[in-house]
Amino acid sequence: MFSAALDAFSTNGFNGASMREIATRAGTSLSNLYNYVPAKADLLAHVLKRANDDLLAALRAALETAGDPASDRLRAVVSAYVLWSARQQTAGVVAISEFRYLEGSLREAVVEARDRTQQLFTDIVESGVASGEFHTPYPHEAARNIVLLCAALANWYHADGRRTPEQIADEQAHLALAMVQSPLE
Amino acid sequence: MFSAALDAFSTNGFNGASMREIATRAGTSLSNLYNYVPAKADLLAHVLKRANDDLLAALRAALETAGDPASDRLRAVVSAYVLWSARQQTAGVVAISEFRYLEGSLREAVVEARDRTQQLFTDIVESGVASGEFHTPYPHEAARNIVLLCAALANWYHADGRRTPEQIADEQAHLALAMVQSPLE
Amino acid sequence: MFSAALDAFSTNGFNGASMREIATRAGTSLSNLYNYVPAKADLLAHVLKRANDDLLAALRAALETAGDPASDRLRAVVSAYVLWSARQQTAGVVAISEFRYLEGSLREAVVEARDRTQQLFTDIVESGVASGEFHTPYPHEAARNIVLLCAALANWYHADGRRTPEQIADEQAHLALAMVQSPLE
Amino acid sequence: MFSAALDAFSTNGFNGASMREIATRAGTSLSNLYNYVPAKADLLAHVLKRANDDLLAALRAALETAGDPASDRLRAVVSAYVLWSARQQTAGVVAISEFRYLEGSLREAVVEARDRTQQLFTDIVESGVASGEFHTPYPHEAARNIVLLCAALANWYHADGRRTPEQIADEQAHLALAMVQSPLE
DNA sequence: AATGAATGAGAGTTCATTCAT
DNA sequence: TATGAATGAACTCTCATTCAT
Repeated sequence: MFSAALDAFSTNGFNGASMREIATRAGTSLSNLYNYVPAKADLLAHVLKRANDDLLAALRAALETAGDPASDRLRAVVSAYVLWSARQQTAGVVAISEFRYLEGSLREAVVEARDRTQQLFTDIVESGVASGEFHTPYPHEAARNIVLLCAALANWYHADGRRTPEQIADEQAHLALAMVQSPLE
Repeated sequence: MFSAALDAFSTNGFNGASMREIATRAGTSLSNLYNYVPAKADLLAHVLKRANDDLLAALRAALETAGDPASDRLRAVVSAYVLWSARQQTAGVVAISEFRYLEGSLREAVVEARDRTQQLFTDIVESGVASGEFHTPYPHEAARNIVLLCAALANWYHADGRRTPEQIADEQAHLALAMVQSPLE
Repeated sequence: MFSAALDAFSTNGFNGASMREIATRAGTSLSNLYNYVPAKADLLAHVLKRANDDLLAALRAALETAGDPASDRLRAVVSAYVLWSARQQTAGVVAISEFRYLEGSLREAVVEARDRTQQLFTDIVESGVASGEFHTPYPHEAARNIVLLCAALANWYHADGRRTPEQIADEQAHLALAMVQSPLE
Repeated sequence: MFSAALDAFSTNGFNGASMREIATRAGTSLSNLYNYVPAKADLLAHVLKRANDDLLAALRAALETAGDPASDRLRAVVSAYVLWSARQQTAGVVAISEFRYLEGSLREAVVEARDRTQQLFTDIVESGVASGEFHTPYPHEAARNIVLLCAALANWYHADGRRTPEQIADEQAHLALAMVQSPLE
């Protein structure tokens, strides 16, 4: 049911998707949808919250197995984010494009999850600068750029492209390290 | 009338904006809108086409006064794009988010304009690599990333922020040069 | 609901009748109408299909109790058609005037029903000619004329006229027999 | 301009044809239409009046060259009407189907013209009965039937059919004479 | 947990008509 | 005579949501 909503939102956008369409995709009746969710906006909120939590979990898991150096950690989270964007592409697309239609308290919960994700990258970049690994004069901006690029991948990635998600992850990790001015062999 | 549509689309999205709202913003009646535009989709197409053309013109103008080195040219187009995104923020937002709702032949015209913009960046990065100025092993991917970051600025820039558009332009130019692995003093 | 549509179509024509009007006549709301019928065109199709099927059933029933001679059978179907046109006048009017607004596959179903009705008359007239009862040199044309006249009755009949439907049926049967050149006492 | 209206009405019906469409067909602008005609209804009235007058003139002309016997006169007017229906088919179609949308004083003028046409046929049939040429017991009904059949021709005639209008005229004249029970060789 | 019927608001679009020029 | 801009009402149809069962 939530995945039906996710698909519908990713295809037609929040305003372009109808509750009827979502119900049909979910294989149930329109009215039954309202036994699970009080309103359309809650569907979006749930979907976005879940996507962000899932992403955050993936990033944290990647960090746990990463080495100490900031470059290792940055490589790990970038890779993890890229792979997540490729595998959860519809969720990624919706997270990017439909967040703006969230309102009220539902919005705040999602904002918080996003902020935590952003903070995770910022921390890594700043610690790298502090330790002398990275030499960028703009750690905060670089971190934001890196997150934006990882997220944007959901918009342009095609599963049938000629590069695997793993290759793309390597490329993006390299480009991220370049952006923070980490020495590259 | 087109600026009314632009505002409406940027505020509520293509599907969230109504022709009635656009007409009101434009200071005319709903039915009179249809004396100028055959359908809502054409409003979007016109607005997107104009934004892309305007951006492309700004980029080309910046290139004309730039020096020969690829780093100078990259700095010039990144700066120009960032400034455009800050100044034409609503157009930038709509260009990013609502492009997906374009269909048919209207879509193709906009796709072409976007491709030309992208090509402009790709050409610079590749020439920089060829001349030995840039050392990135991923010129194509770096160019895409740079364009994405310039465009994304429209989504997060706040006019009342503590940094001026010019400062942001300098930062982003620096980060772009770092990403293509250009020597930075 | 279908009878509401029938009334509306007969009064104002297909294009002149509005879905709102039909909903009001049916005692429900405009939007609820669309829970039963996907589009206005389907209302017309349903109404026409039903009218034609009903008519065809009446004609066949009349044939079953008719004697063997072609003149008896022709008299029977003309009578039955005339009575049907008088009693189902609104259906008759709509069947004549609004058929032209049917499109696509819905149209074909109705065309088929009409063809069957026509064929029924043609068969009788041709068999009468073959058996020597009728002497018209134009059986096919005569049969079409007869059907047209029976149908047209819905357009001019007035319930408060001075002749009963049964009298009119007798007259029209007589005139039909005259047209096919059957001996009249 | 009136012929543009005629075409539009015959194709889409009175309610289905728009003033814009009529203007376009006439090769002028929508607003200029209103320099010639005060309202859409007047377009219909004019077109119908003209068609009926034209038909009536054709029938009277046919009568002038016809012989004295009622059968000759009936043959003449039926032929003339059939030929008119075939040649002025669109006018004939509109005269049949769209008359119902006429209202008010415009309607009366057209009703009068139609009545005169009907009367012309009734007079002939009744005189034939009086003179002993026709033996129908239902002269009035026969006359109405004949007029209906002549008019209906506009609905089913196809110019590319295998019979010429003249042949059809002969057939219909024969069938009309049969209906009024005139001796046929 | 599930359904079909119902609703009022609103969507995009077209209508016949008018007005200023 | 001719135009393009303008208008308010109406169009078909869809919306998110509710209710009775």
